Amino acid sequence: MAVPRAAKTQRRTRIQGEKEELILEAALDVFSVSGFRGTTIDQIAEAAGMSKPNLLYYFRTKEAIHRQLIDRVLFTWLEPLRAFNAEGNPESEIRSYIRRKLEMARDFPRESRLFANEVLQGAPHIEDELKGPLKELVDEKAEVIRAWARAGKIAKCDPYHLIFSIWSTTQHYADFDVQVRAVLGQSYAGEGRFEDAARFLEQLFMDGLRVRTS
Amino acid sequence: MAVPRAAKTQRRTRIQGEKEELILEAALDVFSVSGFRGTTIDQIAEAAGMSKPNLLYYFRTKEAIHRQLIDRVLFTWLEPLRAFNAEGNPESEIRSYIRRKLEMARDFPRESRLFANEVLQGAPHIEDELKGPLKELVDEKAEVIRAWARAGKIAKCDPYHLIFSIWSTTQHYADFDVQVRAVLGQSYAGEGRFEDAARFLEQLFMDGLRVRTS
DNA sequence: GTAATGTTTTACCAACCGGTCAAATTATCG
DNA sequence: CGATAATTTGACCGGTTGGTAAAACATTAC
Repeated sequence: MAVPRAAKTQRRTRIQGEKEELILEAALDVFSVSGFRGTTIDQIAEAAGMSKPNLLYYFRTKEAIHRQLIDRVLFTWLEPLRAFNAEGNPESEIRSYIRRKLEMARDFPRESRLFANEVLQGAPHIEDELKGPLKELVDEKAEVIRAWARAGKIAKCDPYHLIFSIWSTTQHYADFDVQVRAVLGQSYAGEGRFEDAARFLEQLFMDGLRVRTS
Repeated sequence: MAVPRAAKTQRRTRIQGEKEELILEAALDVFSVSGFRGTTIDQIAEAAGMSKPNLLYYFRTKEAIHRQLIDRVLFTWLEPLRAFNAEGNPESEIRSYIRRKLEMARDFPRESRLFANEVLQGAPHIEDELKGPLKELVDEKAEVIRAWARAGKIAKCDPYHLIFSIWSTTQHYADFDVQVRAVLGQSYAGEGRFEDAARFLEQLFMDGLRVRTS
């Protein structure tokens, strides 16, 4: 007799781990393009190379898959911000934050789009996480930035909007990739656009934040 | 006998104009939140206060509604960029472009999200418009910016990434509104965040573009 | 081996979805 | 008014969707 699914967390088999990972990988592909409602279980199952009932043996509902993906993304997504170091050199901290966020947009575009889809649709599944852990982390780092400005190490500016603008400019290259490619044309079929973007953003933010002695 | 729908463009009645507008308004509400696939005709019909077959009397398919909305948005969305004037003062042209884009994010968030949803999902319905008219317009304005830089009127920078960063930072306040509100907290329940954002973005871009004489 | 447990498949269902049809109702115009 | 055209409705349809039940099959432990 099959173990009821509620007990699955007690004993994990080799196959369970493998298949669950396979499903999450496939689901990320589909969810990140089609959003939650636009994605069907069949699509995920096909992408994972298994039948729908088989998939539903590992995840009871479509929501369960989505929730697990969102939870993971939410965690890794904030990694660069967490690494933001109050003791470090302000300029290089901000510079490397921008660079790391841009690298994530390049290397994990599906994760970025999954998150964008979710927030765009009103963040129905993660409202609490946004208002809780996310807000607290941003509050903390905003205070760091504000302290740097007070100490005259960088130009005075609103730290929250600074963070928003770093998020938006970097994630743009993942979320609006189709548009970026369309506008830049075939000459940017490779990944040169990410290097150009890095140069541009670095200049933009660094010049804007440099303390003006005039 | 009812006029076949193909002939509708020939004679337009009062009711037709009113109802079509009503439907498009309702559809914008739903599409902008749920995306194309996530939206059902029933949802639009209910939001428009009519039955599904009644709605389908005015628009033959769900695609038809979506297409018309997208076409409208695409046009008005580029209005600020079109207004970009090569003969004007570089600094004030860029400054007012930023301001106008931010005003659009504030006043037409649904339109912004409709567009974002579409691009995020790979722009299946508007790929041609992106690669054609949009690219041409951006190419033209990018050349203007490049000329300004060559003439020493603004700092040298990649004009395409400059435009991308203006798009992303301004639209962020519409597309990621939930997140922005969550992070800023209740103190920003009103629209003060748009004024703060305007101040911040103006400083960021203007300082970054100002010609450095050092 | 064999029994217990874990995995996969086949068949299925009720709800929903986009869309049609024909009849009923309402507005327009002479 | 009456006729004609425009609008609205309810009943319906084939296909899809999220999810279930149960039996067949595979794996593991003894």
